[in-house]
Amino acid sequence: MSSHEGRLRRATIHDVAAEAGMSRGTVSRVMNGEPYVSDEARAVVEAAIEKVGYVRNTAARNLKTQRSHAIGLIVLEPHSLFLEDPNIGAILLGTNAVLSAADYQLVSLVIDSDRDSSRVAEYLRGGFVDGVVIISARAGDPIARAVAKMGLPASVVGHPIDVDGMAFVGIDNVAAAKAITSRLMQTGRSRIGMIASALDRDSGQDRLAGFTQALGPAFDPSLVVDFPLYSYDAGVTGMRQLLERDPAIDGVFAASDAIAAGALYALREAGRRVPEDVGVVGFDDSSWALRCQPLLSTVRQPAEALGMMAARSVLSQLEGSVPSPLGSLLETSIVWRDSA
Amino acid sequence: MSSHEGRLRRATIHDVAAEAGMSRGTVSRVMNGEPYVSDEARAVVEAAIEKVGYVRNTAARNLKTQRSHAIGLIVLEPHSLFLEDPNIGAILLGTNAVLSAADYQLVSLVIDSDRDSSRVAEYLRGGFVDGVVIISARAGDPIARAVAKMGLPASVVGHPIDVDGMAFVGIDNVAAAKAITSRLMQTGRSRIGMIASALDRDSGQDRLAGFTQALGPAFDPSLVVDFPLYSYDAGVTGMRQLLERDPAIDGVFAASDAIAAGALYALREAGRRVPEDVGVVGFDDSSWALRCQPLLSTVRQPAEALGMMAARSVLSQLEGSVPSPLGSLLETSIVWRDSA
DNA sequence: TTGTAGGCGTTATCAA
DNA sequence: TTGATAACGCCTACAA
Repeated sequence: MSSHEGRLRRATIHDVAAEAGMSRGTVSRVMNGEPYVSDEARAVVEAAIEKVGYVRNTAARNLKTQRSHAIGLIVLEPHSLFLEDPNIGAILLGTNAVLSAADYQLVSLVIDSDRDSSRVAEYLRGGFVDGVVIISARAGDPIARAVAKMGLPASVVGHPIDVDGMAFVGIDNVAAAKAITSRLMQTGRSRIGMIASALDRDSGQDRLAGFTQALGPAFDPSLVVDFPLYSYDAGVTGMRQLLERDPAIDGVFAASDAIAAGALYALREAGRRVPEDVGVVGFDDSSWALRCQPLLSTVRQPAEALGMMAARSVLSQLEGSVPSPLGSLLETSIVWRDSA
Repeated sequence: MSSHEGRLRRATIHDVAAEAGMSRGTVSRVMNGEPYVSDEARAVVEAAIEKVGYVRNTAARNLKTQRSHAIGLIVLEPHSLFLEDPNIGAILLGTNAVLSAADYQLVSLVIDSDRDSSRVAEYLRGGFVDGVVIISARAGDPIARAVAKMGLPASVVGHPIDVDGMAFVGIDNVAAAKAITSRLMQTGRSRIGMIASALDRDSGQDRLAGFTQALGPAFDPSLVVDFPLYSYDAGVTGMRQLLERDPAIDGVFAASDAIAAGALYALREAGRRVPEDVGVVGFDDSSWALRCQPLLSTVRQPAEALGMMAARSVLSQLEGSVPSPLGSLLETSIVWRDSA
């Protein structure tokens, strides 16, 4: 059985100074690696720090410097994102890698309700973070607006927000969708449909636009169905609907790999062979793509790179630079496998 | 001593007090919802707060109170976890839900390198969080040890850690594995194997132990293969090995759904029918289970509930209570579908 | 019920 | 190169 020991008092700069026989100012200078400290003094102070086990009190430092050395990663709608979105993990890793190298602490803030939303806003105002990376915000996102209003350095991963001057980094969904649809057309399909999704977000809208552009005159609105979420179920239902609308359909562009996987299921259920009878392509190159039978042809998103770019953007804004150009779009690539 | 600058400055309690014509003490009392404030004064102060747009400076408050009203969620090994583990998202949501209701801010801290590890430790010492929830730590986890050493209220999701007095909440892997193996036996199988995994973690060890116990005298060590990761690939390879060792195998317990999905693939590849020729069961009831063909029979983990319990534990430790019993194991259930 | 004032632990501005 | 000494913005005894 364990006895509960109270927390011991933390050593302060005071203690270090006393131990070293120096002033608090000198100790502070050593802690921050500032010049104008003699090698001798530095050594003595460092030994004292070690001896008393000193760690700087960040609250005090923050109060004085008005900085926190932490960057927030704001994730909205975790219910769909955290559990379904295959890219968020990679984005997070990329962001963390850059921040870590610059000695910044990444703190992820999840917004799962209105209550969360306002508390996060207060958290941000509280000076807990020096900047933020916002993932996958919608066009009218209130937290992005709040961030802009308080002048916090920020960068959005996903798409330009309708907030003045906010940096962003994303992919060109229109071009990517257009490219893979064209590739699908080249396999000789004549009736190509799309299972669209998340049309309330820019990514969803853009993928649909790219699809439409690629098809040109061959575009048939009756061959497009759409669902709110990028989910497997949407793929199953959507494919069934498409088959019903036109049994002769021979190509499908799914707005995400999860959707494509669902479509594959519905196709098998209907006795269609892939890719012989129907060609299917997805979007994301997530783990879904390799779990499918047949393996999915899809668009690869540079998710980790997106996270890294966003982090770099925030860091440079912290240095005082104004983002220019405001945003950048990273290259996607097509991964052609067996489903089309 | 008040100066009027043209530059924008954050409002302080001072400003509110001046605006309201009251003392800073009264303003503070209103901010913290303390008693002994007249309704009249409260109204005036609240109006003033609104008018000057005051938000409390958290760094100052933390410095004074030594509290942050934030709880850290420490996630280790994100490369395997964030991208593969199906439960982490749900745990996070559960934790956040409880904390949010108690007006605590959840901050997720990712540890992706040794550098991260030490920086997170410093972050924790900096008083940024009042407590932590640690996900999926291994037995000898250094961050858990560091947390214990600094006396921070903590709770581990997954398994008891070998650190004195650290609370935990998990599932009974032994009992769950035993239960689903027994269920599989009841379908009349005589040669049952297991694709084990992560034997360096308790969860992996326990699932194997449960399997062994269920089989009793029927247990055959040659029908157990194991792999380091709970991955799809492990399932494919493992199943192939099992088929080679004994072509007459007619039942398989996979240590995770991802593994089971891989096993399904290898089985199809070898021309075996599931569940007719071979019965397969998994573990987790993750999204994999519904992506398989046939749908997977598996063990459901109450992941969201785990997160909630852990959060409650930390919160009550914050109130001063000593966790007793130290840990608790939540009930799992069997979800029986088509794969066995 | 309200006001006053002394720190919390740092960093930064001066002098020395 | 080092040492004293103000703040930073808030909470909280204690006094009124």
